[in-house]
Amino acid sequence: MLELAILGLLQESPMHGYELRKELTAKLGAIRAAISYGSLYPTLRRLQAAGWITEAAGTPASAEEVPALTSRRGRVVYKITAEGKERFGQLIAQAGPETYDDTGFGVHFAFFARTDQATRLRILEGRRRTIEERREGLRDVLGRAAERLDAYTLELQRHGLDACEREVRWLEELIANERSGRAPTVPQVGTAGGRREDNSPPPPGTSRKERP
Amino acid sequence: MLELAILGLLQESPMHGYELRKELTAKLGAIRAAISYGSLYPTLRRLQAAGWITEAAGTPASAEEVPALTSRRGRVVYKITAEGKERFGQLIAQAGPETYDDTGFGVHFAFFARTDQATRLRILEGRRRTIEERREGLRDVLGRAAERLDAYTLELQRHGLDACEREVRWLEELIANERSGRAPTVPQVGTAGGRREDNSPPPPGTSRKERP
DNA sequence: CGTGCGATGTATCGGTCCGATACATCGCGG
DNA sequence: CCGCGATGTATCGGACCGATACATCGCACG
Repeated sequence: MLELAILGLLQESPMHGYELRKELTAKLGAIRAAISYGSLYPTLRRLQAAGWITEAAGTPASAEEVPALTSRRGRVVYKITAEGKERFGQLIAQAGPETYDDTGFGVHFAFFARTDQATRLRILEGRRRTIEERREGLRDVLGRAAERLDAYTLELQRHGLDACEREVRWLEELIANERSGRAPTVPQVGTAGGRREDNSPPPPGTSRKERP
Repeated sequence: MLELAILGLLQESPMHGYELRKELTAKLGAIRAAISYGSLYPTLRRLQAAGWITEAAGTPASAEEVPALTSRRGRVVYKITAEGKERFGQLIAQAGPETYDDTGFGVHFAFFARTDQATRLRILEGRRRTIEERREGLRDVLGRAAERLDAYTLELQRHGLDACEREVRWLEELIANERSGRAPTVPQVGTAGGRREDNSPPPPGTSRKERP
């Protein structure tokens, strides 16, 4: 999951670890608290070893005006490679069971702007299925095993059930929107560098006309 | 977290692994999908090594009428020890940061019937604090960094924000209830075996009169 | 009558991710 | 001038998961 997220973010612009973590937190804040460095750095190493990313010599954004203050060590900037982009394309296109759990779904959804519509639909429907099953499980417990459980546990289940129902409704809306060929509200890609080369079709609706 | 959950469940009645997993799933279904055996069995081993639980020779519930069908191997039944109960008491009473994240809070909440009121209050307020911070983070992103993000990511944040607001309201209610000295609705412990010996005070409200 | 299949049941292995910790630099205010 | 908070990289042990393997039991279907 982290792999996918990193590849996705580096596709927008090269970054170093710290920056990456902040962007990750901003993008996935609704899903998970904050990515730990204990997973981030090893993953970066792994991705580099696999050849999906490389160290970029230059500073991350535009900072050539601060060339060499003392020694310039530390601050390892990573950029995605062509193989990395291909890898991202594979990961983002596949929809398995791990795509439907809370974290997996969240990460995939966060990169829906880079996912083609058919896959988006498959993922949304798979997620809905998953949540519906969870919902049924909770209803079962609340119905059949209610007297075995104390009031607090029951309250927890009720709250969970409520969240499930709400999410199913949310997904229904998204699916309907998706089928009608529109992104949720006002879509925009906003890929920083420009440079759109291989996969990842632009999102539907008002897509390619940035600043009309 | 698993440790706490296992100790809590075994306090109600002795069980073997498979059973434990089912009960765990029923009790924590609103929180996490299903506990993996890959964590359950090693944890059981760890708890046994620590002396918190022991293997019980007898069959789990009431099954003496099926004494020896062939050889009777497999089916390791665990029961909690006195030290285990003490350990559970410690774990359930402490409220740290890990008590406020999604999983930690869920597990603690599921055993609120065995938690004293002061601790319940502390945990609920800590959780509220945590969710409020997450909410503020999401609001920040939706306010300040909105134009940097695509419509899908934004939609994800909105949904997350909504969930936060809803949970804060839920917590407010629970806290108010708690302060007024009542359990959520109709409390009951329902400890199977009876046998209430050391810690874990009975829940407030209609507590000790089971079946009036 | 047997046989195969789904539920019950125990167990391990590799891998992902987290939390704590350590350490070094930079800019700023006191 | 010194400390402190932000920036920044990195490792280690541990918790938990997913896949996998394997063995038994009861029963439904041929």
